[in-house]
Amino acid sequence: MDVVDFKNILWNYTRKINERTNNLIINLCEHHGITTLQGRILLEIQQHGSHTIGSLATRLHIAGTNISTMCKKLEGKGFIERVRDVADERVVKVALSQKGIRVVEEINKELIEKISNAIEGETDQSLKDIINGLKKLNHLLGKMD
Amino acid sequence: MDVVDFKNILWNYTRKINERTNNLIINLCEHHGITTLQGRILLEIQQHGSHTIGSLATRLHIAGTNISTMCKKLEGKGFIERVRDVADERVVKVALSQKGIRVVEEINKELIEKISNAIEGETDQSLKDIINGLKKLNHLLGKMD
DNA sequence: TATAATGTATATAAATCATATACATTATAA
DNA sequence: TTATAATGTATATGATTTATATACATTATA
Repeated sequence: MDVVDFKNILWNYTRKINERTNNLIINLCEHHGITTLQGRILLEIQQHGSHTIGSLATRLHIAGTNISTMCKKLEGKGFIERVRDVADERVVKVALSQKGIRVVEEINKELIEKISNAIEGETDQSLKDIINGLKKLNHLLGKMD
Repeated sequence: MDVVDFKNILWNYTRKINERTNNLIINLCEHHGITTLQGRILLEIQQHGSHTIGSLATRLHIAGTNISTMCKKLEGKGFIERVRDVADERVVKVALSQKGIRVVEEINKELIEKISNAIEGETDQSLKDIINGLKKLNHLLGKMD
């Protein structure tokens, strides 16, 4: 396959997919009065169980200084709870509050419902094709750094 | 396939791919002293041949008012030329300057080179799998709006 | 114990994006 | 033809995200 063709096809699809996933996330989040960054942080805390400011920063590829500010804000909004680690008082542990747990659950539920509706009628092979393609693309991109 | 599993795998891969493509673009652009938005505008003008402020805004899903400001800036930097349409004086046509053409060509060349190196050793089928997966995913996302 | 490293906080600035408003030009309706 | 609406762009302003510099307390190391 011609490299230029491959590049163009790749460029166009990733652009469109980017737009659509971003819109999806924006809608889900603003539906609950939070921004996408705030949503990403809440989802990451839920997935990982608990986090520190630093581990969140590493995971999300965002400067710890900004995560610190955002978590203060999320605490102010009542979505998370911040607690100093007793073993190492430099560390701040963050966890979802009841309100935070509820929001993440609802966002997840809505996302699953949307995906459920979308894959209605799709074959199992089709879904595997998608995952397989993404896996290979991710691997390819890993070689470009 | 289980919907929740599919959602999680999808979420993780698209997140990683997003990060990696973004980093790729950021590097290519800042290597030429422009931001990603500026790069997107220049690449879009080149691909489309020519554009107006409005058509650029529609294509990039960015408010025309912001494209207007960015194009003024890109004109100031010498990357594009802005000309009032004689047939309809409300319209501003934008085109790449010689400097703009050069930058886009270099960015494209670097991108193609990176992709060339990355797909070295990959089978043709593997590339087709990637495109096929992206195509199906894009179609799926289209059903979620 | 002095110094370095670590983790977080605060302040500030740039980039992107959204919104409100204004204005000239063009299209439409009466 | 004239009044009104629609269109395309410009300007200003604010919010969000991201980057950077600095500071400070705590912990680790020489």
